[in-house]
Amino acid sequence: MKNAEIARIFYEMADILEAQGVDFKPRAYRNAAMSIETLGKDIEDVYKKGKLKEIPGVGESLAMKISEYIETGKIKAYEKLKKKFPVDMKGLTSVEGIGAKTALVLYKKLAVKSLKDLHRAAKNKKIRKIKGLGLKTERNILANIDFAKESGKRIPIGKALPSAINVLRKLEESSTVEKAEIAGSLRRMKETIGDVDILVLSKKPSNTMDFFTKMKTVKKVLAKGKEKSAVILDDGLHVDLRLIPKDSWGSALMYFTGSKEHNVEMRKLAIKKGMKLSEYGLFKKQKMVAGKTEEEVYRKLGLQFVPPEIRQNSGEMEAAAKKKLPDLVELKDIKGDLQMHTKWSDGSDTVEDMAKKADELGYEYICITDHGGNLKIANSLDWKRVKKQRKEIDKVNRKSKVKVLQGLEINIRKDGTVDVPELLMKELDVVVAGIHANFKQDEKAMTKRMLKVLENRYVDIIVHPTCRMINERKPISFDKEKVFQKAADEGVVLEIDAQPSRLDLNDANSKKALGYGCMLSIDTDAHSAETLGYMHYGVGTARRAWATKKDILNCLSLKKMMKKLK
DNA sequence: GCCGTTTTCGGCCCGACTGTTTTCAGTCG
Repeated sequence: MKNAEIARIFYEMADILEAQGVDFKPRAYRNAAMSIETLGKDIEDVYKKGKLKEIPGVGESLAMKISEYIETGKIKAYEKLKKKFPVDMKGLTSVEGIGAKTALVLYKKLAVKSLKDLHRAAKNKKIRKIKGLGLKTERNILANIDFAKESGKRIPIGKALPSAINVLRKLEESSTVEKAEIAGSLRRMKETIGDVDILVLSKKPSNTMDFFTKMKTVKKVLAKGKEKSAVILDDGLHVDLRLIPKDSWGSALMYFTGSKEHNVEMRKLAIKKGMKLSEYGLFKKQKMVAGKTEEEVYRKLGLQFVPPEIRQNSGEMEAAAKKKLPDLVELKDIKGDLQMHTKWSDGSDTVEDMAKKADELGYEYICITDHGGNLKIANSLDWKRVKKQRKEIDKVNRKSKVKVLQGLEINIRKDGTVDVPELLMKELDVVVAGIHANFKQDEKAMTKRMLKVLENRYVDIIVHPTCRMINERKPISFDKEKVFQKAADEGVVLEIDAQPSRLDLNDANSKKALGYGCMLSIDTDAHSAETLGYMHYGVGTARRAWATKKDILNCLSLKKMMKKLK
């Protein structure tokens, strides 16, 4: 797919145009780049159908440029810009404090083209001599260049959320705090987080700031002010605390929750309706008309309340205006968990432990899916041990309120066959299959492999379908269209693995799968009773994908769920 | 360069902060 390449070129053209002081075009290029990035369709197909101009933000001129790229592999206007300013814009502007304009000044005056050049220029004390820049800028550059290399690493939500909640609880216990809430991408349940934003309403601002910066878990105080403080915790998490005036609580929460793109659309809508929206409130001719709560702001703009998870400017504004937002799945809708491991294979607790915890969570059923087959993963069960385990499960079922089902997590071989005989699969309540080796097959082979396993009449659920590990392993590549369509046709359920290191399918792929009519299940893949509690991460991902409870297999009662399975 | 419940022209999100100025441009979120 050429989507990413074309988007990158447009982003870069935007930077160069902006550096030259061109008005408005940069925004147009960026808008188009973002649409293309998140298109969900192969841009070459769109081109072939002659529908480039239907992409939001793409008009006459950009459609020509896209066509040119697809036909010839390059864009003349881009080559021309690049020749004039052969600068690594993306690299240079990744340094905090350097934008397109500064990058261009540095190129013109000091021939800085790359981060390396920039580092050298700063070390040689050249920056301070440039008009418009100065000593502080030079020092900033030196300080931020190293930081730029180290940062950019976003923290997985599984680490950020518990830590942030811990801070939130402490704040709530403090006598000076009336209200505290997590905002930012964490509230939107994004899979990785840059830093955490916490908003507070305080009776005694200076005491609250003292309390915050002196918490035991604070490693370093980055800034301490009247309205905003920033710290780094022992675990490396960067947390910002902001004091919010009572009357602006809702508009501030909305502003700091983002996403940025959602906020921009909200402000545009406000203007269209003769108002103005900022973090301080919604105003009509200087007069505040809303701001205390988010609900109020959305209502005054004629919108349904938009849940944080889908504030991504990917259709939620239009749906909210038509009052047609989906009723997103909630944690309380979950009636069971269909993937987990016990001591029988590589888990750390017993069947009974899992059932007990599931009862605490209010579930109706769980399915034990220890590893099966002959692959050498983690103490896989053979037929004999499956039968022994069944006896133990029966025993637990005699006294457990939660119905315990027996399944196996089996392996999808290189050719799409599975490594467990049909007669054994037939005896199980649920069969879940996943890829555990040969991740690097090319797209064609991998697609074939997936299509083949989807035809297997005993396979109910494909677990962690893309096998990605956040920040660690890239997803396997297969043709999403073909595979999702096939899964829908065959009635095979695709999983959102709720392990915060996986979240697989991710939000975008889940949304795509739903578009093809697939059913999803949200399972924890727990290897201990405790981690059955990871369900909310999966639910967050499903919500980001606009999933309702009708889309989720394990929101069904036991009876209906079993009927849905192959 | 795009776009339209301000529709083929004239707009295009908002406010804070920083470092450089001497009233503001650039950058960021």
